[in-house]
Amino acid sequence: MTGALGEVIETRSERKQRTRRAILDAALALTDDSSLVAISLRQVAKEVGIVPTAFYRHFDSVESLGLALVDESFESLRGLLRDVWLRSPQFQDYIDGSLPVLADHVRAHRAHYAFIARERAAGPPRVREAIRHEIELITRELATDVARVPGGRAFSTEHLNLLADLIVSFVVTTAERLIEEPAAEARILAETRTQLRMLMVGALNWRSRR
Amino acid sequence: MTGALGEVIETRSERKQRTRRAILDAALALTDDSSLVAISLRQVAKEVGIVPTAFYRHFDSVESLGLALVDESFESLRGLLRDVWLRSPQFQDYIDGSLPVLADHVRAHRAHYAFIARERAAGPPRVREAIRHEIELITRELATDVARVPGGRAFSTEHLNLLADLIVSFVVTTAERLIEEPAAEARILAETRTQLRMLMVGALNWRSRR
DNA sequence: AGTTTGAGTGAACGTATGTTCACCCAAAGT
DNA sequence: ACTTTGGGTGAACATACGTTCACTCAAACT
Repeated sequence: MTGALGEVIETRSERKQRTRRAILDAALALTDDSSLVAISLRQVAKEVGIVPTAFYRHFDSVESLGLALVDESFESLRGLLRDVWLRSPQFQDYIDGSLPVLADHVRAHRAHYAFIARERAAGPPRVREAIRHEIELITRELATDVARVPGGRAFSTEHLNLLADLIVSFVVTTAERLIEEPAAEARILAETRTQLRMLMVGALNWRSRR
Repeated sequence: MTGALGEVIETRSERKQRTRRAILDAALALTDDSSLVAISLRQVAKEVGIVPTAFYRHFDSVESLGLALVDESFESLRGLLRDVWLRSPQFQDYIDGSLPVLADHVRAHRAHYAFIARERAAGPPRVREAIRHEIELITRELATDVARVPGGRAFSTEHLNLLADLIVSFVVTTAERLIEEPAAEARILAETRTQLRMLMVGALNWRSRR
């Protein structure tokens, strides 16, 4: 909508939403080569172009800003899971189909993945815990997905969870690598594909061992 | 050595060494629930009990302090590798023998492992790079170790490196978990043992697939 | 005995931090 | 038309920051 002189008219909540978005983006930009625990409220405010006090209208601390970023980052990540599962009807193609999807997601949501990688290990305690919890949920989702796959029923529930955890933690590692060395994407993907196959060969031969 | 009144006599370099040690320990203590990028030179100095300026007699920045901590942390880690290999003459027992050794090391050098886990993801850029490099070296060592194991020759050099990388990154993940949840050590070790076996079953069945 | 060296001191600097408060003023509600 | 609401302002605070500089004084060297 525009006013009589052509200027953009915003409702109150639209403007608030826009500033909030700007704060989140500024925080993502500032943590890109640092960490939440190392940036200041004032840096964020300066980056956004607001006065420090205005920050409090949106978040009551840098930590709660961090929790909001965890939320939206894992929204991205759930999108990844959805896309992966959608593209891999066959277990055989699961790996080959999934890795490019992972790479696309990491490229498209670079800031979010980098944020999670950093804060997972070094963020404020409550942020770390939130991330740990979200990853746990995703691992559970993956376990039920794998159970539906042909041959997946050979696993006990316990072992299903362990397999899912193995995959998730390795994928987390891969995402971290893609972020650290974006230029080496092709090599990283090729190596990871081989490694996941090693892992899968283990999984598929698991039943005979029990 | 003691003086006439019983007080401890220290040479100049002994005293310097002691203060340096105190600085390193103070930094480890302060980063335990934070990160190098979030602590200040003054905090470290206060923790040690020296005036901020005295810090510069030992390190010229918090970053170079970090590099020194990377060095001594990986000295601990190499000790782990040595102990693991020493205790596992049989490939079969490799996992069962190694995990308790890992747990012992993580417990004994908790601060070092926690430091690496944090700074690997969120430390100052040069510290991150130093850690990445050290992990790469250790992966190479592991690859040559695995090659000497019966059956290890079935792998191409390339695949050996990938397998070693797979193991190392998973062990890094495990160490991080042991640090985050020391109370759950028994459970974590049991789960990891099963997971490493899954991984190993894959590795041992790998040749037949090529 | 006399001199040099070097870890630790203490004051001072300009700057940045989180948080408080009273204030402004346009959109939203009446 | 008038009042309320609420995002954003700007000054002020006490505290913390990295770094400088001239200094002390005991160990080490000559």
